[in-house]
Amino acid sequence: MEITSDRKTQIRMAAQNMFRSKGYSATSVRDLAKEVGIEAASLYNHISSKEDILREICFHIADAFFQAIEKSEAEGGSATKRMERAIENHIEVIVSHIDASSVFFHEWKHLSEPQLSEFKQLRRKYESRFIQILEDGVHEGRFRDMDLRMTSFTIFSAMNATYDLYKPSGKIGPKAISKHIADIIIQGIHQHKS
Amino acid sequence: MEITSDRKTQIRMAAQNMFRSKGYSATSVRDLAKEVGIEAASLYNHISSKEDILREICFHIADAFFQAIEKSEAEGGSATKRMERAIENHIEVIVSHIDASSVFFHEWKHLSEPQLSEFKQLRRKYESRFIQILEDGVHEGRFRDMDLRMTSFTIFSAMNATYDLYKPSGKIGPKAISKHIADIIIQGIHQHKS
DNA sequence: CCTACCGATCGGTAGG
DNA sequence: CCTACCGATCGGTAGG
Repeated sequence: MEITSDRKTQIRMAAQNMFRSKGYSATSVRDLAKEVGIEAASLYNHISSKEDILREICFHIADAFFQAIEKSEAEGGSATKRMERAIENHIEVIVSHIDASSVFFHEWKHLSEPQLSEFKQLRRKYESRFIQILEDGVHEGRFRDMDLRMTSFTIFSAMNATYDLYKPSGKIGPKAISKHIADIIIQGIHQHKS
Repeated sequence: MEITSDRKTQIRMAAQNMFRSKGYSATSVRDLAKEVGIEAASLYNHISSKEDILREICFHIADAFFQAIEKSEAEGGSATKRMERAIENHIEVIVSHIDASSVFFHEWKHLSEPQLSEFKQLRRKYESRFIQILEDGVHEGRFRDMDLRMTSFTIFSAMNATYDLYKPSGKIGPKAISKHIADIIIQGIHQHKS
């Protein structure tokens, strides 16, 4: 019945939670060790450095986002349909890794090179997938012809705040959140029939 | 005292910039002093603590947001018109205090009590002003009848990412940003004529 | 996984 | 605004 007694996993879970609530810099390895129930020095049998944990968290979530967009596009369909799925799957990733995604969004800047550049590059690549769908939508005459970089930015902003809106114990489920946000965004970017 | 208040401003500007780029916890008072060009101990002739600076930054921006919403509502008009102005003025605050507003959004959690609670309360009050406009819009039959807390959340998310999109040296001006975001949001929440 | 410990740095104070 | 300095804590290592 143990969710996981694997120490490494346990450390990562604690780190995700503390990095989110206190921030990476304000979380000491001693805080972390205490939460796990061992001495600080013992952490180093499982990790090589504090930043190592941050790196794992950030790149693991990056992976999940890429899998999500692959899945969104795999089924094909109109740009509208693909954008709806992209939003839904993106939010699904956030909701199912609620602490880790918050760390992904706010603590990545504490990565050092070369991981920092690699991280930024992955993010740009991911954003370009959304911009591509927007372009398709404009060409199909479904979406308004706007500054697509700004539009994708607006979409990401709305989606990424989910980690702040969703409470695992709350009444609002992940599907309700993604549907609500997708609703506003899709209607917001759609071409009017006139 | 001229020198003192000059220095104080200089310290605050440096703090806004460094708290934004490195985060509050990762910025030491020695980093700050170096940037200002004095010794760390000398900072304490102008500030009473590191957190003191953070407190000033956060509450100063809170003030600016309240002035913005007052101004938005003062002219009256339809809910649509007032929401457009609220979005525009909110983004205007972010753009004209670009570093400080980023600190406001991400570093407030390092405030200690009772300032922490006071800060959260101010934020809730500010959000309720937006929700009120949304309610008016629904009653006027202009806005769709949705979960307004979630809708206001989506609006804030889209607006607050401006600090990441706007570069003082870039080609995109503040007006272009606020117009773009307001555009998508207003169309996104509007009631369809059917 | 522990005890014992490292040098570096932290926010801040005393006294001039 | 400085020099000199405080105790506390930092990330991490040695050795068992």
